[in-house]
Parts: sequence; C-alpha cells; structure tokens
Amino acid sequence: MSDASVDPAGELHTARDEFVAQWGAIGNAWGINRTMAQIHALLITAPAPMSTDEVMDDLKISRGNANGNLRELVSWGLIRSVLRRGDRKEYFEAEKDVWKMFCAITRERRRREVSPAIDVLRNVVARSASIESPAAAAFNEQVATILSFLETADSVMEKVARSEQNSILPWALKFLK
Amino acid sequence: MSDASVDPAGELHTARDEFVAQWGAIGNAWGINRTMAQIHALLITAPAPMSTDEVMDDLKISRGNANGNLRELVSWGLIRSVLRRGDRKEYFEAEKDVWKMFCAITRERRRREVSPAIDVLRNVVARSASIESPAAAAFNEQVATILSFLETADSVMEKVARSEQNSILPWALKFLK
DNA sequence: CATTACTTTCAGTTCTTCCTGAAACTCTCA
DNA sequence: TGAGAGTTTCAGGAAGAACTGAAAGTAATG
Repeated sequence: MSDASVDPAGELHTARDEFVAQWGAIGNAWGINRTMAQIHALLITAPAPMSTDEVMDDLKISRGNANGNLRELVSWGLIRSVLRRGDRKEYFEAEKDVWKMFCAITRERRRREVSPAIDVLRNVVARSASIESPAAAAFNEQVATILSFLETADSVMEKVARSEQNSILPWALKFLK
Repeated sequence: MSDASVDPAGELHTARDEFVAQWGAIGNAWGINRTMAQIHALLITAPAPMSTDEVMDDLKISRGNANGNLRELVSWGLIRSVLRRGDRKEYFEAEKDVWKMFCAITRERRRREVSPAIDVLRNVVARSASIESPAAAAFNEQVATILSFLETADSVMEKVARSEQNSILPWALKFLK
C-alpha cells in the first residue's frame, strides 16, 4: 500500500469514490434512489464482477439494502448476475456500453412512467367524450391533445430503445436547428 | 345543481377530478411532487385563471402549500400569473400548448439534472486523466464515454427546447426503424 | 440428512420530504 | 399613516421512502 512513488492506486481509489458519491447525488436528483445509483456507479467502474458482500463493504450498507438494490438494478437490465464455476456466490457486473444503458433506462421509464400515464389519459378522454357541453368539449380536447402528444413520444421512445444504432443522437444533432 | 337532465356539469366535474387526481399520481411516479402536479392539472383544464384561494379550496390544501407549489410551477415556466384590473389578487393560468409545456420541462430538467451531472463527470475525468496505470486508464475511458454521451444528449435537449416547431417528434418517428 | 454457504424477507427504525397554520410581511388605498 | 387585502415565510408535525439487522429460507456439499 505504500510501495509506489505516487501511490496511483490510492489516487484512482479516490477518484472512483468521488464518482460513486457524486453519481449517487445525481441519481437522487433524477428521482432514482441514492444507493441504487451508487451501486450502479460502483459496478460500472469495477474492473471485475463484484459480490453482494463486496458491495456492502465498499458502500458501508446493510445486506438487505444491498440485496434489494442489486435485484432492482437487475430488473432494470442495468446489471446482470454472473456465476463463477466452483463458487457458490453470485457476482454482479454492469452493462458498460453507454448506448445499451440508455436503451435499458428508456425502456424501463417508458414501461413504468409513460405507459401508465397514457392509460390514465385514455380513460379520462373516454369519459369526457360523451358529455355534451362547450366546457366539456374544451376539457376533452385539451386532454386529448396531451394524450396524443404522449402517444407519439411513447412510440419514439419505443423505437429508440429497440434500435441497435448508437448514432441516433449525433444524427439528431446534425438535423436540428 | 339539479336542473339539467343529465347533469353534464357534474359529470365534467367528476372527469376533471379524476384527471387531477391521476395526474398527481403520475407526477409522483415521475419524481415530481404530487401537489405540484395536481395544481398543474387543475390549471391546464381550468376555463379561466384561478387564484390561490380557489386552488386551495379545490384541492383542500393549505395556503403555504398552494403558494409554494404555485411559485415552483412559475419557476418551471409551466404557469404564469395574471393580474385583473381592479383586483388586487393574483391569478394563475397554465401554458396550455403541449409542445411549449414539453419545451419548458426539457429546459428545466436540463438545467437542474443534466448540467450538474456533466459538471461532476468533467471533474472526475480531469482528476483521473493524470493517473498513470492501466486500471486508471480503463476507469478514465469509461467515465469519459459516459460524459461524452451526456454532452451529446445535452445539446440535443438544448436544441429541442429552443425549437419552435412542434413537429419534431412526428418527424423523428418517420425516420426511425 | 446434517452442515455450511449464501440469499431473501420483513418488522422496526431512521431519514427525508412534504404539508400545515399562524405570524410576519408587503402593498394599496383612503 | 393606518386599516384592510393579499402574499410569503417557517417551525413543527405528518407522511412516505429508504435502511438495518436478524431470522427464515434455499440450495449445494460431504
């Protein structure tokens, strides 16, 4: 631990801790729980798959917390568990390809946030369509407009998430403005 | 309250309440606080600007709560206050154009969520760039890749939010897949 | 089948965020 | 300038989300 002249491993360790901590704060601002974001950051920058115990030790969190958030990350498709032959423990590794990460997040947010919203609006529009009055017509039109916008956004997300080409963003950039 | 044959106003009222309640739940799932989303839903579907007291009565919330969330919505650019001549009270009306709503949200999320993330990553990358070791190089490259992705996404958001044309989404849809 | 290694669950606790209500403040008008 | 109308602030309380730690569950091994 004190053999190298500039202790590069120590510096790297510091930089990584910084990344993990900050990514947690960011995730928090994004409405993702802090610990989940930190575990993700940890695994993204891990040189090799990590076990639950390693994650616990590294972040100083409880077993229950580590387990739950690891499962959650798996369900988002952001990490996967790997098994080593001759080892009963489960290890986790992150999807490191940024575009695939983005697709996974898009897919999940669509499923969890956009689709339910669309369902709700369809319901409301159906209810108000049958009421006859100028006020009801205005209400119905306003909600229907929002609904139709969301439906379009939803299919854009669907296509983006399905897409293999990670060049969509640069391409979009070229065509805008 | 009981003069019309099918009580259309009552039905409309029910549909609107449903919309407000559900939009609150959705907003919640989107990481926006429930009350703020409900006030927004209320104003979007209001036939005329509403005062703080009307919002309070309608949603059965306290003055402090109403005031704070109205200010927050104003700061997001999703509603604006209007003054009626001969009336000292402040009234609020929502931006009803869906595309403008979307731009406002994009602009704010970019400012509050994406920009800070980019700052953090730039910082981390700068720190790790100078460390010399294979592990550090791998770390640095991984973070730099994420950073560069975010920077691209950021400028796409910037251009979309600035754009006047609400036809970007249908257009994108046409070109995908 | 008993032991050991590991994973999952969950009741209770802690931490955070949100909301209330009342007091303080600001502005306008006479 | 003071009375009334309206708005803002904020300490304390309520609600909700996340975390802990230990016990229960599961599965491989000898």
